[in-house]
Amino acid sequence: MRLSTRTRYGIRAMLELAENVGRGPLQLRIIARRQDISVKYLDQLMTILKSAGFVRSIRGSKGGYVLARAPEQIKLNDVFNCLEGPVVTVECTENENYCARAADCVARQVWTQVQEAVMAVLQSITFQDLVDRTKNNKSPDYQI
Amino acid sequence: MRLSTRTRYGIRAMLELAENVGRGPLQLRIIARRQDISVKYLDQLMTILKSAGFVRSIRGSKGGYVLARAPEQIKLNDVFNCLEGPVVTVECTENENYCARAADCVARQVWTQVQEAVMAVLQSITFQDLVDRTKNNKSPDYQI
DNA sequence: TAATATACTACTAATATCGTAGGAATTGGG
DNA sequence: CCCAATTCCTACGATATTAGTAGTATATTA
Ligand code: FES
Ligand code: FES
Repeated sequence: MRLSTRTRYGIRAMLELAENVGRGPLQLRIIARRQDISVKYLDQLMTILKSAGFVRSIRGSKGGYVLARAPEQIKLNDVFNCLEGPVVTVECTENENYCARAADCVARQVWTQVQEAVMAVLQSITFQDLVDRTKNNKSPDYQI
Repeated sequence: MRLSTRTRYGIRAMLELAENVGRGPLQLRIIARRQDISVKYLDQLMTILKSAGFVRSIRGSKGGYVLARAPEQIKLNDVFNCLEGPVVTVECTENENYCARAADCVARQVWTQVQEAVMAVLQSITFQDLVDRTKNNKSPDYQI
């Protein structure tokens, strides 16, 4: 149950874009440098995020990436699902027919519980929330 | 974030032992047949569970495995940890020094939240709970 | 001693992860 | 028009992990 770098990098890249909203396109090169990720690898991740409709790209000079939707409309769960795949994949939670006695199986119930707990957290957080959290972290003056 | 068969099989094997408490040792062969797992593979899993102190083994004829502790004293979280490794491993949640700006990083905060959610579920369930659930599933007469 | 179990070690096929590499296509600016 | 910057696309490879298989040694009971 370890997260892939794909997911971790992808979400951090999305966060960079969320923080850059309103300032035009952000280049791979910049994101990669700020987040310490290989440009070429990030390149591939952005392709995934693009085809999933989370980001838009502007080609050519002065191009880059922007979020396709407002940061408050993108839940972490969506992006997670896109990069990491369905949360906690145990075949039988998705497909009743996978195991013979799925209806009674308590193990399956447990994995469903875990799955729902993870999804609840990720669904409750948007990228705007993360941007706000970052601001709070960076300006402790505003805290009591 | 997909569970390994190691974890899934291991927990199901532990559940078999929990259901067998008080009836002497249970053989690999039996567990493997009931849970549809390769005997030899299960063999290795039991070695892990044994060295972690969750089960005891009785060698030789009429031997087998028993739980090392009472089912109500073994939390799912313990066994999970032993088989799957630390819940949601993102290095920086464990090791502050892994990422440079770990203190401020909101991504890290998210993974910590997810981690805690999973652990909360797994820590709230013991093998005795699972045994009870199984009974309820198998005798719906007792339900209102 | 024979049958039944666990214990231990080694090997393997398949798959996924985490990149690296190179070049094609597109765009903006001089 | 040309150049630099940038995304787009495809292929490759090294490494690690997973999910077993296989064979043999050791212990126990009857
Ligand atoms: S239903 Fe799939 S493990 Fe029980
Ligand atoms: S601290 Fe590790 S990803 Fe931010």
